[in-house]
Amino acid sequence: MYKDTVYSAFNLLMHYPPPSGAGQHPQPQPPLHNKASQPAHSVPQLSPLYEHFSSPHPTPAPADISQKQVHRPLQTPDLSGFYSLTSGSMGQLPHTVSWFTHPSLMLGSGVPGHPAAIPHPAIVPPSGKQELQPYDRSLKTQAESKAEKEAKKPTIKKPLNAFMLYMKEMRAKVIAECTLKESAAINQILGRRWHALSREEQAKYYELARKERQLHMQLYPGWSARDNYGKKKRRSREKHQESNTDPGSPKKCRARFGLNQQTDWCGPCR
DNA sequence: TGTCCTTTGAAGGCG
DNA sequence: CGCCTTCAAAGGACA
Repeated sequence: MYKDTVYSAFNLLMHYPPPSGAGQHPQPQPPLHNKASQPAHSVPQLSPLYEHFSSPHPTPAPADISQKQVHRPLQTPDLSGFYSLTSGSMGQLPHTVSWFTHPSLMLGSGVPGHPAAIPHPAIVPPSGKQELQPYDRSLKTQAESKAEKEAKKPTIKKPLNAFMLYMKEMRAKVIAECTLKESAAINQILGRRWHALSREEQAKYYELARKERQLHMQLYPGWSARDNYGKKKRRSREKHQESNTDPGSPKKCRARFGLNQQTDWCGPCR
């Protein structure tokens, strides 16, 4: 609710123009599951880091260039160019999915030049809840909030992968169609639908996810997925492993049958 | 109140 | 290199 409002505000504030032709003419998508063949995107006026990403000559996968960067302040000086550029890819997707609909893509310190700094939704308190907003905090004393800040170190969430982006977009549709609310059941449906998508359709989400990872790396150069390990309390190892042997999961079943994890649908689990 | 379920993909660690 | 584990989202179910 609040997030949607903020994202809409961002859309209005950023009023990013699509890069020339990007919205109207989706770029040809690379063959899926082949990072090396992903197209190098021409991204002028970006930070050196992103220029490295987009260099047409070396084409490392994002993971290859995730060398630990020197920590920089969270507030990236000026990413407006980046946003206006990368948002161009959004022309390939319904605008319900945009950089601004995903928390980890929000600016850390608010819109540059905007008086009301909006916190980066990728940064959440350890509770995982993001709902406590500035006007709520104003009810507390400064000393209290200061102590709270120090006690609770914020968590930077992982960037969403392609399937997560797809889920985020399609969840509401599935809920409406199937009148389901339970996420586990919805996710099963979404998993099947994901596999039913064409390569071209999936490629849009892979490309979005790739850009999201790049932006995440630029916003949080020193961040590692490992940072969030152990922050969720999980079931005992034994039980977890037991569930991993469950042949009912398409992913696990594909692994068992030696099928391509991303392209081959596991027949027995259909 | 906190964890589990359920999905796919990314990333890190280990042998 | 391949395998395993964890975590991203989501919200109902359950302890």
